[in-house]
Amino acid sequence: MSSQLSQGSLEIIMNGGHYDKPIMQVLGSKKIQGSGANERFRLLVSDGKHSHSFAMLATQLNDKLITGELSDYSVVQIDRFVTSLLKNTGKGEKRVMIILDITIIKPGSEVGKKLGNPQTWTEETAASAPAQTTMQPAPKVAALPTQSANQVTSMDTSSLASQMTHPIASLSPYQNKWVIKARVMSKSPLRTWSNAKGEGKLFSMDLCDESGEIRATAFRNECDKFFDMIQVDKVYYISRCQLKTANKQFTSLKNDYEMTFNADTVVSECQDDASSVPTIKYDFVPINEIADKATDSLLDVIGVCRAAADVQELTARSTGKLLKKREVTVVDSTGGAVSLTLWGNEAENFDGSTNPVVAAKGARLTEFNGSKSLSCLASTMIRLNPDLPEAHKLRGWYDNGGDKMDVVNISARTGTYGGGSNEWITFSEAEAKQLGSGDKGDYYSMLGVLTFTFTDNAVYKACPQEQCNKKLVDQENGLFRCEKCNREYPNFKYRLLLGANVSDPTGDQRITAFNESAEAMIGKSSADIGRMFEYDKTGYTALFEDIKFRTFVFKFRTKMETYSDEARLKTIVVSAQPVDYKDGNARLLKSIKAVTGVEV
DNA sequence: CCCCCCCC
Repeated sequence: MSSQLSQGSLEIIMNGGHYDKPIMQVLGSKKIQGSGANERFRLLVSDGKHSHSFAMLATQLNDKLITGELSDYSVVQIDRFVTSLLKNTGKGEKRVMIILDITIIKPGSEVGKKLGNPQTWTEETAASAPAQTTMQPAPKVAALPTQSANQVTSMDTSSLASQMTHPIASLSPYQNKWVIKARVMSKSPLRTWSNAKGEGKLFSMDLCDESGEIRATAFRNECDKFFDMIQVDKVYYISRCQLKTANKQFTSLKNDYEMTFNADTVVSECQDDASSVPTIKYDFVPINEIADKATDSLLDVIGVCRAAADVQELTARSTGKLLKKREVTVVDSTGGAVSLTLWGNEAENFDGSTNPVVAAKGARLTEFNGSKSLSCLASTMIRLNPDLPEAHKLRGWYDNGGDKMDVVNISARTGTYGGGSNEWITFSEAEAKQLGSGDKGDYYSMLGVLTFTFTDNAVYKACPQEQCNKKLVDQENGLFRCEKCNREYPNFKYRLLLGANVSDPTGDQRITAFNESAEAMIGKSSADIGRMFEYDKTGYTALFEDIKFRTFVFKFRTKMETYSDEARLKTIVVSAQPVDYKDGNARLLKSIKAVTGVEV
């Protein structure tokens, strides 16, 4: 019975030797860390002669355990593995085996029992064998079979390359003597920061090898030292970094840790054959499953670009920065479609005319008024027509009728949730939907009447800087001071900030209209209104009397805010347009029909 | 030590 197992292979492997594709039995598994996509499992395996529990499953194989495919008593062939000697474990050195590829020869349900009578393999068992160290000189390594790509086989003069490397999956903060051989999947631009704690610069890179992936960040001095050297797609030997727990909010990489370069960090480019180090690792989510994922999570997705909108320019509300975006709709053979938003240069340079396959790693799932879409972050990797099996499959599918498939677009904005669509709702409906209670604020459109305007401070002298609209302090000496820019100006620009009440048949709402929307409502430029405020008070007052009781199609952004312990809705006019009564009547007829069921 | 990543 136990003869089908590779008896004695465990002993060889645990002593640092190699055994080609050993056949073992799984006797148990245990989760040792993490959760969700980042959990890691330890296996108890037996070769019929010995058993040991220092085998770890590379995270990309987790599914086999979770789905039950890799059940206890399964007989498996370990197609690919690496071993790593852990130090500082409290009990001296300990070798772990990381399983990279596995074939299930016989499922546990068919085997149903432990094969043979394996004895627990201990470090004492190992003591009888020649001692192995973590840092093996090249000749010794070269003497081993080269099944594992993580072993350097050539006689390299570089001191780093002459050592045995460690799989990324084995790195942890509890162990600092390691060298990894990793490919750079992506590299961020150099960025500076400045906050209460200080300022500095940094860049980060995402690294991978056969066993896993990890993010590394370099700060300040290390930026100067390594930024130019690190190039995407190249393979490097890296050692001596600090390891710390990764914040999952900012990375989709499957690793519980991330690395920080420090003064001791050594990086050298791998000059020999690195073709076995993978280029990039994806965990693609089928498009029809994206909507089930948590908002704000980072996902990998691949699809064919079915449509690409034009580049849109907009100004970021929070920073005043000018932004460029392009929405690309991607589809896959699941019949799902999702919008992927590209930013900046990526948005400008994108060409969707040839319907390229788009692969994104680490795109953020965002929700806007009930529909979900993906948005690229600075750390998102986008590749067009990548040389991946999934991409070739999609190409074939799309070019052979897939383009004509009916799709469900999870980013479609019509219908579902009154607010975000073009649908008009009432104040009482907005209240019933509790619009404004979320973190991000909600948008809705409605037909409303302007019933009152607060005219006293509707116009103010604002900072003349392009993106700064801060109210200036009159220094009474011909100069105006901007507290935000921290400087004085001889000039200013007029801007509007109009408080008003809007009513509809169901209620009323205090609203605020900033410059552009207030100009649209009044029908005059802020410069003209400012001049009237200074030199023609009667005309100024008349402007606001004129617009009182006028009806507009308003688009509002509303959000609950707290002022001195009191929560109230802050509702801002995104746009105010005159009513197109033909459209208004069509909407009215439609809602009459919806309410009464009568064709009108 | 960053962690901002935008808009409808």
